[in-house]
Amino acid sequence: MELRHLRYFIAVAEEGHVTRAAERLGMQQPPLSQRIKAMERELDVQLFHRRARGVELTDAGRAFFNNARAVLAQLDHTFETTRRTARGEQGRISIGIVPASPFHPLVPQAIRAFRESYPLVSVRLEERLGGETSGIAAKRTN
Amino acid sequence: MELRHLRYFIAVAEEGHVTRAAERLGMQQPPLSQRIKAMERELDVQLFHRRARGVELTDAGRAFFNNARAVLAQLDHTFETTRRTARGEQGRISIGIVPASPFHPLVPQAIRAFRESYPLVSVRLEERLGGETSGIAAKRTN
DNA sequence: TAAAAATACTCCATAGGTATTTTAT
DNA sequence: ATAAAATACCTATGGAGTATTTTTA
Repeated sequence: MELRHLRYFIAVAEEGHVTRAAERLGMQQPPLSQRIKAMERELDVQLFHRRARGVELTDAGRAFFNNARAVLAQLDHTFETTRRTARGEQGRISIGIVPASPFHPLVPQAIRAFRESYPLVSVRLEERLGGETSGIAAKRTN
Repeated sequence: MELRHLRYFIAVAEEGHVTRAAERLGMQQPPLSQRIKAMERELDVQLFHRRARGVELTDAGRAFFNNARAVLAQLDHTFETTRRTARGEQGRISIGIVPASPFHPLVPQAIRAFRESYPLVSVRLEERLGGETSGIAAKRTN
C-alpha cells in the first residue's frame, strides 16, 4: 500500500462515489475502482458496501478512514518540521560560555532577541568555569 | 513521495550506508541512491552528508527520520485497528432494551460475558419505556 | 431499468537492474 | 588508493486510459 492509495481511498470515502472521486482526483473511474479493490484485497477487509447509487463505508472502512487521515496529517507535519529544521527555524542549540568572559552580560539579551526571530528553536545555555577560550561556543544538538 | 520511499530512507539512515541498506531491502545500490536523491529534490532539503565511508544524517534528516518512523508506526496501527474492526473485535455497540421485558434481568450478565470475549468493543446500554418490540435490539454505532 | 461499479484490454511512466564513473578521505 | 556513492542507460512492472459488461436497488 502506498500513500497515493490512502488519498484515493479518502477521496472515495468523502465523495461516496467512485466516479466523483475520480473526477476530483483527475483520473478515470475504472483504475480507481481497481485500486480500491486492490486495497481491500491487501487488507483482506471490505472497506465499502456497493450500492446502486454509489458506495458506503463499512464499519471497518470508517475505522480505516479516520486513521488514514491522521497518517496523512502526520506526514504533512513531518514535511514541515523537516523543512523548518533545514532552514534553521526549528531545533535545539546549546550555548557554552565562560562566566568571566566580557560577553557574559550581553548573552541573556542576545538570547531573547534570537528567540524572537526563531521561536521554534530551543536554546540551552551552559556556564562552564574552565575552558580554553574566553568566548562563546554554540553547537546544534538536534 | 510514497511509503516505499520512507522505508528506503529509514533503512539508509539506520545502516549509515546506501550499499548496506540496499542489501537489507533486497535491491541494488544505484536505484536506492537515485530514490534518496529524488526525495531530497522533492523536499528541497539535504537529508544526508556524503562521507567517504557511507552517509550521515543532517539535522533536517534526523528530524525527518524521527517523524517518518512515527508515520509508519501509525500506519501499522491503522491496519490493525481496521482488521480488528472488520472481525468485530473492536468498535462500539448500542443495545436498546425495554425494562419490562423478560430478558431484562439477564442483560447485565450477558454484557459482562461479552466484554470478556471482546474487550476492545465498547457496549452502551439504553433502556427505553415505549417501543414496538418487547425484546432486545442491538446496533453497531462505529 | 438506470446509474454506477466492475472487468478486460492496451499503453506508458516510474522505478529497478547492470555497467561504469566520480568523489571523498 | 580504495571504498562507496553517483551517473548513464536499458528494462520491466504497476498503474492509468478506453471500451464494455455487470450489478444493485
